[in-house]
Amino acid sequence: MKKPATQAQREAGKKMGTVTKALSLLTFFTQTRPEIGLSDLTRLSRMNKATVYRLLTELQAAGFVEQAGADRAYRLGPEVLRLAALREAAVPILTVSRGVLDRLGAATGETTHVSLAKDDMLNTIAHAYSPLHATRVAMEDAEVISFHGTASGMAVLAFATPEFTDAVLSGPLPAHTADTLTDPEAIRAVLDTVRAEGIAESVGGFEADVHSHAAPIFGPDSRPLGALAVAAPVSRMTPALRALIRSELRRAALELTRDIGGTCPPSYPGQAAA
Amino acid sequence: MKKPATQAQREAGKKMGTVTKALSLLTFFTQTRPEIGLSDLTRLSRMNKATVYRLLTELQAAGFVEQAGADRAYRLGPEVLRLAALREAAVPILTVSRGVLDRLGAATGETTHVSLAKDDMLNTIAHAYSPLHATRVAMEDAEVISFHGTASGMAVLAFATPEFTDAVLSGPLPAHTADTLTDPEAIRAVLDTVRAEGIAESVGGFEADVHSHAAPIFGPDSRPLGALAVAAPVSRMTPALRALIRSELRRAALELTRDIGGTCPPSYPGQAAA
DNA sequence: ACCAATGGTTCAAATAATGAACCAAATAAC
DNA sequence: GTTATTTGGTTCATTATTTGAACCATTGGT
Repeated sequence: MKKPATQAQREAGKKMGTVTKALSLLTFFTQTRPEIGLSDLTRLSRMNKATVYRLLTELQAAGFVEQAGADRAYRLGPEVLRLAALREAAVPILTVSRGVLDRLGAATGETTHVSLAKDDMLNTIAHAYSPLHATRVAMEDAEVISFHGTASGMAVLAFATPEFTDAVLSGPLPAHTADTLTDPEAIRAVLDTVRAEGIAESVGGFEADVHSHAAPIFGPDSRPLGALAVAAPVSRMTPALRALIRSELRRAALELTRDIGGTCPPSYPGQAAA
Repeated sequence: MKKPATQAQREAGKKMGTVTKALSLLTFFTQTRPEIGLSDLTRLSRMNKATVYRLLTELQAAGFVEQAGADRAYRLGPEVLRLAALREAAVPILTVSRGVLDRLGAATGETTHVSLAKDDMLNTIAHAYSPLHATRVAMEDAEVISFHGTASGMAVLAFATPEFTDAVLSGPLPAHTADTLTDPEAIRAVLDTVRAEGIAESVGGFEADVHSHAAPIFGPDSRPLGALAVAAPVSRMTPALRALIRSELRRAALELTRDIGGTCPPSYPGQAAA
């Protein structure tokens, strides 16, 4: 009787309320697709056009989306800025992150970034470049990256609940590059190492020529919220730089966790000593 | 038939869609009330507790709110940061504003801020201090200010549609200080001046001892989105500083409007000459 | 002039939202 | 230390909202 409706619904296999449907529309906006027309959004969401239109109208009235002048395509609205500012006032992740990123970037001379876990992906919310080198790993905020193919993702997975890790590893694991790990068992083996060291490392797993280190950051409930990472060109990596990055990254991640009011779990390396 | 929304509508007893109801819950979070319990939100929203609970659950699933660890109070969630980063990628108001604010602050030596119009209020989304003086006007992001009592608000009202101006002026006009203008006709007279000069000025109208200047910033449709403002202590204001502020502010506001892809309306002073 | 898009609208049918009453647990009051 | 109140959370029959096929009016391409 009931058709498989929206994408999220089919993925989750559950029913979704009207509010969830409306909010799920917002997830179709990405960096590469910042504006979406009614028909496109209808196709993307697999919902009825009238439904999408009504939901968009409500989202628009609330300022979550607005219509770009030229065509009548929709894009995210100014209200999200207001809420983000408010969220920052309550939990200053962005503000704190920027300071930590700048210092970590200065100490290592490489590109740094913070990403937060959301569903089955990570979102980069802030980044910083070091002026030290002319060549650097380029980043964008709001970039979406996978769990299995990145150091940040592995750092989170290593300290996530087993159920979550299982869910991620049982899903599709696309290879971003020739060096991406795609075998669940191989990934689990790496996660054991990450758990032991507290830092994840990835050489060319997401982007070729990028050597990444990442450490998890934890929330008040000791669960990993996301990760702090340093991305360096493979060509520049040396044992000395690697040691520097690992030491600075470990320190910076602990600082970030602390400053946002989080606590590391007992299993995190170095906690017992504290 | 258009469908305006939010608090005003609920108070008026009209119908609002489920999505609007859910999103309206988010409006109860403020700087001074960053966390709200279920019962409190039920009272604030005047909705049924079960309804509020279900809406919150959906908002939580989408990451728009989360529950603080201690009590089970709700606060804004990390998803708003992601959306804000995306919005910034599409319309870089914050990024551009910060640059403009810094330069304007450096040029004038005073506190600068950008506020966006939302319903019947303005929201400060970014601010910058100048290190020049030890005494300065303090600001917070996400601060909410009124239209009628502030230079920023007057700057927007002066170039808003007559209907919008009428709506604001027919609403309650509380006096923030002894110097707040509360008479609609007096306000309209001031708006005429603002329209002629392109800059609004307020001495102690919102906070005593603060002398504010503000210029509107316009969107792609030539409608005012908000305002760029300079706030100086009354005690420091001199004719020379006033002239400096007005000239720098005018330049900075035009720059901001341009950089976010907006266009000034023909009625804006100085447009004909261009 | 046509065709195929687009954004937007309508209305009966089907579904999802609602709200009073109800828990259990935590505070507050006595 | 017992009682009364308030909290977050849950249930389920009633109700009102959402839904979706079909329908416009424009726009742009050929």
